[in-house]
Amino acid sequence: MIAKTYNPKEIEEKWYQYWIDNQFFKSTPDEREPYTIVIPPPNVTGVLHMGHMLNNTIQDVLIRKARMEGKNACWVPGTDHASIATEAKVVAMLKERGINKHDLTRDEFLEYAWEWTHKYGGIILQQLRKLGASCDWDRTRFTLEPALYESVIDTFVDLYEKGKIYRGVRMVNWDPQGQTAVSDEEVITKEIAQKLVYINYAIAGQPGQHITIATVRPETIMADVAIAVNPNDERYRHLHGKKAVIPLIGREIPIITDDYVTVDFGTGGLKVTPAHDPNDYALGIKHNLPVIDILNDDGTLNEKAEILIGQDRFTARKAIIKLLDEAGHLDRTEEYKSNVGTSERTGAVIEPRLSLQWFLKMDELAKPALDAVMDDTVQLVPPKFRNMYRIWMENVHDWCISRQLWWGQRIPAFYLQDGSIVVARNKHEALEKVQHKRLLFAMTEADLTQDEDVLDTWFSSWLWPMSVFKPSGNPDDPKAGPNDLDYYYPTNDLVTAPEILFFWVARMIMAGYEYKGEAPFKNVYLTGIVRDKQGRKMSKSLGNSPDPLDLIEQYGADGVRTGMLFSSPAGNDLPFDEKLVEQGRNFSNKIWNAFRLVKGWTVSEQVAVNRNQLAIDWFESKLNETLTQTEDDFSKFRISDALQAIYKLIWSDFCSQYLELIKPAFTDGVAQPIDRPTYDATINFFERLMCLSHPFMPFITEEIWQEIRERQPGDSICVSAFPRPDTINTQLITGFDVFFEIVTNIRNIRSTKQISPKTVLPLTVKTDNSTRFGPFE
RNA sequence: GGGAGUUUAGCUCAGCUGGUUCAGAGCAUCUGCCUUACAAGCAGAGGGUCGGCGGUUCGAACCCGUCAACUCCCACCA
Repeated sequence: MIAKTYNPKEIEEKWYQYWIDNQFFKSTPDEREPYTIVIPPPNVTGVLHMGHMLNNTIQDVLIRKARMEGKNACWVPGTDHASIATEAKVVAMLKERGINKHDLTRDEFLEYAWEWTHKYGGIILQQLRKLGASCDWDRTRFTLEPALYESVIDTFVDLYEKGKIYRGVRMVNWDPQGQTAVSDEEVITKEIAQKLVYINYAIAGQPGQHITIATVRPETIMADVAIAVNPNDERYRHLHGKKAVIPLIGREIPIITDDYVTVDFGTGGLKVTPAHDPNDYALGIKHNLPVIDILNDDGTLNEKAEILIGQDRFTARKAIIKLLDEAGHLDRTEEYKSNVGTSERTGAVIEPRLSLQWFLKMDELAKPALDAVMDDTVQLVPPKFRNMYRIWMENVHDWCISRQLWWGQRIPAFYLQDGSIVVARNKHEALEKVQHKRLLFAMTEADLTQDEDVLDTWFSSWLWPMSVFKPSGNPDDPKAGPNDLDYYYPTNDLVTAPEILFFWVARMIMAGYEYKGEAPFKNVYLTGIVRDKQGRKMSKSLGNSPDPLDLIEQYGADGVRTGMLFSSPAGNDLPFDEKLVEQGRNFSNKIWNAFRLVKGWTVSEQVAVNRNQLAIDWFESKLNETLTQTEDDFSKFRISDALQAIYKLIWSDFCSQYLELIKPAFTDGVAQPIDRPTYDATINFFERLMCLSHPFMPFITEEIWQEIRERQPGDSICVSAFPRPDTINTQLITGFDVFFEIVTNIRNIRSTKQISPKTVLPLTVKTDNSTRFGPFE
């Protein structure tokens, strides 16, 4: 018996448990064609936000539809260890407990990190179940679990042996807060108002003379090694070959000439500080200048600065302006807006810094990944992202893959006491290599020291579509079978945010070609960013994001899902409004009530109302029309359009028109029975409509599908057949359009309250070209 | 500074290769209804020089040029 009022909460828990119990989401290789999606793994310590909701709803729609189409649908869930983000959280947690990270050993720290991971990890996956996500949960993977850790190490060793990984001193983006290097892609440039400080440098041996230099970083003057001017700049010609004196510390530095210096910017003079600026570093190499690094890892000044030692770089900046002023070296300051790099993870201002890091050569890896997208082997949806992708891939830089953190895969490089490097899967293999290749048989494992750094998180994520199909090595928890990679790879569709197109998508394609010879997926559906009504990105710090679980509580998972999809074409931002979710809930309610109506009818075997046949034929065509439409929409990933078509079909065509036409009348307060053929046809329509809607609204459609006919235990709409389009009688459809219009006109002309289409029936139909309907026989 | 995209009803967006779905949908608004499935609803109605200007064409929301506004990406100018 169906409840009078629609209560999503009751049916959600019931059916999700039922699906799990019956293992409908489970997938193992068989004869069927696979349809595979790997989840973009959320951060293990993350909490569900609106972006996840949109993203995972789309994936669930795709996977549920494929499952109903008889494909072997496999949606692999999992989480990412997110090294810098998680480590930052653990450090903060330790701080609260009064523990300083640096007082811990690596192993002690990792113990805390794992404790944290076990406590909070997987919360987000639990939340996805509330949304109805039909993942194969037995396959849940974690980027730092042993099998995946191993893949990462193997990949590192392999790429090293291929000569694609090297170690070198480079300018890297240093995050003084996270105290690690970050890749170029993790740096976000922000426009920040700064002070452009004009400083007078005295000329050595030329009393009274000086050269004025403009800089936004006066605290780095102690690291200056030269002053550069343009060789053609007449103003400074007399200074060529002279020396300038750094204010406050009095060190003499040469004045050099280089075309790089712009004559008409600032004063035309440039302080050269190789340790703290990438351009200056290049200039320093060109002119064979020394490097003086005055900063510590945490962004404070070190003893090489000679003054202001121990002060933070920003405190020192303020202090030095005062000191310069007092010493008479300050010419003036100007307000100035400039772009400053900040860390994506910690928000700290990035310090360009010279350091020894591991790099991956990208040029050869990028080539096939670029081609794949350009020739549509991998299709980006929408295609507008292709251009962006191309430009990035053509200008790709080597990837800094080492991070000065503990939470992550530790770089499998081992150092001998003489400083030479051996790369091997573990210490044991490293020793073997040393002994056999270098004939150093006296060497023991104790003589080898492993690199302290870990690998960039993306260096594990880029293997995700392959590594999730690797057996776990644990017989009690197999997760994947030995043939799974061959069966499921390449996957079909990837659904993710455009922000990580380069971080992740491009690199997965690279890894795919490098290790499997083909791309890891065929289509990449790029979702938009969920924004609030004012167009701001939803974020925790702004506090403008509703809690998705509250929304589900209030409107039901089906309502939230449809609400999110109502207005989110691929690649377009989704301006989120709770009204959309309300509309989704109202839609569920409408379906619920329509079902109550139909279920309330009594069926008469005797009475046959022939005119209903016309309505049946009409709706059959209407249904097929929409099925054709949605099929096309799905093939183009126009998920939103498909949903809207279904919404209209159910609300307007089925409820407002069809049901009103065939609805039995009341006589003397008693409902008339409905004839058997009409009833059967209606039940059949309803069932097909539920199947069509199921990918979008899994819970309510299951509830109704179970009630609409006798079902056996273990039956479920989620494994029933997705409706296929059949022939459309366009004549009938246009005829009915005319008919409905006539009915409306009659209503308007008579301004009568109660003229329903039903009251103007029966209608006549001529099947020739002059089809006519309505009361005008 | 370089590049890409967007601009259609109050809002969010469709509108395919120029012409019989070319000016559309949903929401919102307004009017009338608590009518025996549903007020989380029903029945209607109003709303747009398709960003501006110019061009191509028999014909332009659609193609071309140009200007404007907004968004995003990339970039080392101190």
